[in-house]
Amino acid sequence: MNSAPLQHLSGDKADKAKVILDGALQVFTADGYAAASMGRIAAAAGVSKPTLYSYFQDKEGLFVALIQQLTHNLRYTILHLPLDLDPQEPPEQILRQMATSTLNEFSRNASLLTLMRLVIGESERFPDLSRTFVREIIKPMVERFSAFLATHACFGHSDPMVAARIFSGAIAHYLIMQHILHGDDILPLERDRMVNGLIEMMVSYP
Amino acid sequence: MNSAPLQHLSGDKADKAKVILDGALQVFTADGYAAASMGRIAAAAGVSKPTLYSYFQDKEGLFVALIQQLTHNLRYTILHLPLDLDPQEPPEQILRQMATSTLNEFSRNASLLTLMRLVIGESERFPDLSRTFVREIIKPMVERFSAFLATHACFGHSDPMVAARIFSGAIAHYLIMQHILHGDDILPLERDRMVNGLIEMMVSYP
DNA sequence: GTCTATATAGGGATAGAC
DNA sequence: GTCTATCCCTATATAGAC
Repeated sequence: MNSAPLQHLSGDKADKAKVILDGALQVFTADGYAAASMGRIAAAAGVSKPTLYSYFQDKEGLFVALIQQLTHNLRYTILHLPLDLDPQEPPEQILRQMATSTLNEFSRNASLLTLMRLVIGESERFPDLSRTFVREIIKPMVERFSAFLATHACFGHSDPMVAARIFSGAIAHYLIMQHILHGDDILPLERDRMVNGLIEMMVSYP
Repeated sequence: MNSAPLQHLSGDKADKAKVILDGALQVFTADGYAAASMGRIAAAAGVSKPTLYSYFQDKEGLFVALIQQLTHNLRYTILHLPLDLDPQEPPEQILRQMATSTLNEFSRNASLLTLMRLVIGESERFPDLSRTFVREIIKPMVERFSAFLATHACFGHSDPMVAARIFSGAIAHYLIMQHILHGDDILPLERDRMVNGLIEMMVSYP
């Protein structure tokens, strides 16, 4: 449970913890939790196994620390994503940019999709990690969409919270189908076509 | 690769294969692929390990056979689901029943959510299984929705295929958030409230 | 045909050297 | 503080008995 090194430490220690987490990311990403071995993580990080255990209590502690770090980073990325939007644009255009930015970021940064896959795949073994994911990532993202939809009358949803969940659900489902489940060839769908249809549906009275 | 017993066999053989698959379902469901052990599967099925290996080539073969069977069953369930709909109802009501039936079936039958979790979680190790899932489950489901939306002008979507993906994406995302990621307490949302918002959004000109 | 018993390998975790 | 070497356990897969 208690996997120490998130406070400030002397530079070398923090660096080595980061090196270990980078190795852990590679191996857990490729193999999943159970099939990953501490030996391969050590090799990927360029340290020995006892060093792993001096920084993290055990395999579970290392995995939890990694997922929490990825969740934290993703939260930061998501919440700071649409800062470059132009508030002068019509709301419909801003929503389009939100969808496009989100899809671009997830497609560009593979580790975000990796996190989704790991969290879903390990949701029975690590239910608290999945709850953290919902609380830190999904909830703020949906609430941001909901607030935006609620403050712009042109969307005219009687229930902006539900509209926001449909909006983010469509984006997440698209990413899972095309990129995680390798459905690109079986169920092809261009990103822009998807976004066009989504915006059209969000605007109630065109 | 070649894990034989899907053809017709003498009754006992087919029965024992089914018993083994039932045990495999329990263990793979609880532990995931890598952490599951053939010993526990044998125990859950009430047979010995060599019997497992006489019916399935190895652990991979058993897992692939299990997922393919679950996929097949789920396809059957999904495609025969809305047979009890009343074609006299207005299209909006039929769509509501489609959403409600799908949500009910997935909530009632836990093995369907289990399949989604396993397929997503093992999508890197077994990419072909995830493609099969998309081809056999997602594609026909989306195409059914799309055909329904296209043939009822009241929905008025310029791109029914995209509308169908948003529709099924919203449902899938709801199930993943509430049931797989245990987000019920963090992001509560009643089923009927979700369905109401979804139908409202699918109908273009209310 | 099915089970007991086992060969063989690999992983988690640690004791002790440097 | 980090590594080498090792302990102990569990897992996959199979040989041989019944």
